[in-house]
Amino acid sequence: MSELVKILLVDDEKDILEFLSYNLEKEGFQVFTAINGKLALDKAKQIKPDLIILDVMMPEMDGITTCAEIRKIADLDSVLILFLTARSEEYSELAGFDAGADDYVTKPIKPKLLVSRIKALLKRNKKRGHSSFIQIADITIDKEKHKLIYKGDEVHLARKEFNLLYYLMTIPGRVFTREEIISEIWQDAVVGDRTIDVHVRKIREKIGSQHIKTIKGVGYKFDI
Amino acid sequence: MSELVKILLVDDEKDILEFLSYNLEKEGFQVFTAINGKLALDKAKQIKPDLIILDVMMPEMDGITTCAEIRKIADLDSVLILFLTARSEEYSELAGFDAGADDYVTKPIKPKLLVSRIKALLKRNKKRGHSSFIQIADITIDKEKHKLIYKGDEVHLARKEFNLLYYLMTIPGRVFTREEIISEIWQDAVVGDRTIDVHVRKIREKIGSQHIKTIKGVGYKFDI
DNA sequence: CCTCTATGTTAACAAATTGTTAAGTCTTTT
DNA sequence: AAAAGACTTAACAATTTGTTAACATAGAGG
Repeated sequence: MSELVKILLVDDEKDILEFLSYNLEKEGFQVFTAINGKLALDKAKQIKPDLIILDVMMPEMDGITTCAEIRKIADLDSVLILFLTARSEEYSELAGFDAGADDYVTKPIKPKLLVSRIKALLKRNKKRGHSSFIQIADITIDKEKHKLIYKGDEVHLARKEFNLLYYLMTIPGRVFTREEIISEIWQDAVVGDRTIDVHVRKIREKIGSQHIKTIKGVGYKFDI
Repeated sequence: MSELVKILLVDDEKDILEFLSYNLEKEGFQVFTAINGKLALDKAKQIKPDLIILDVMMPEMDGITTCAEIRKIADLDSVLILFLTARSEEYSELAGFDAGADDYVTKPIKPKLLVSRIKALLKRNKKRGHSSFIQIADITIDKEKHKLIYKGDEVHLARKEFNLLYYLMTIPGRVFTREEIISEIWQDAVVGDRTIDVHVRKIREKIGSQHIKTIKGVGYKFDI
């Protein structure tokens, strides 16, 4: 995922747009704005934001309708949507979730709270949506299918071997320490010092030793 | 980041609190405890811990609810949360992540494993925004990848050599005294007088001696 | 130009880390 | 239940890295 998170703010009150823009930009988000639902749809198609913040009460096209329209656009079906509602409009919570909202925040808006909710949303989303398919050089690895293809042929790796290779391949070039590897692969066990080495050896047996490099005293890395 | 890492332990069983406190304090963490979710919220607001360890199963307010409440507190939105779950409660992994957990460890708890997971979490968190990549003149050094490129070619440096060069390159032109270098690279080990020189020599062997300059009676510096 | 001291160099040795193998245990499949 | 496969470990080998001692050299200040 690109580091820069794009947020589209939709509200009919310019003061609020300005106030929220300021607070979100301060947090490092890239902020776009729209003054009504129709413009929001157009902008959303163009910029493909990661998150859309919608005021429920707007003239012309209200937030819930806008949200429903957004969900119809194939390109945007995974965008996160967060509603802003006045405390009194309790109904909108339900209607909003029905229309496909991911979260809502009541007015008056506390910037710190909004930011923390946004971060929680993005974080949750990242966990679900991450692709499980990596293709580097002569190796293709697919976590969902538990399938490894090396130089065009399918190669079988045992589970631990597979997870270890996959983990290293998530960030090619980056050195993972033994500690990191153990905490990732052996979530609920304490294993001896040589265990990682043995698994690495078995992986190397199957895909050659050109990719998995040992950095003595530091850890292992997957190199192209 | 402040050197002292604060951890808030939340569990309804005093034995576990004691057992974990002991093990975590031994590792140099500053440990606070709470016996239920409500007290945990209060303490968390006061001490602003770096990490909260929550038992999922607790009377009154369970771990997941507590976690969700914590995430609503703007002040605490960046706190790390780690769950303790019984092995059987598999569902809690998902529910926990949804509520905003960063990691979870299953009971029975193995202190060594817990500590390594905690360290991994803290490390991961620390990394954000901390670029480990320096590029000066004909040298590129990348700490995360443990990779040094000199005049376009990758050159291997052993760990101490690498750390030493990286340290000098963090502030090019600045002279680092032998004392500073030793306290950075050797933490609290005691090494002889010529050790630094030998490492410097080995680095110079690999990247030439134009960059690392000796300031007699003062120390070494990396110059462009 | 001499002396003194800090630094450079080398090679030997010590220590740390990783690689390899085979055997034993645990899991899953048939 | 047997067989096959997966996982871990211990023991030892191999390799790399780190440190030191001993001596060489350079350069500042007299």
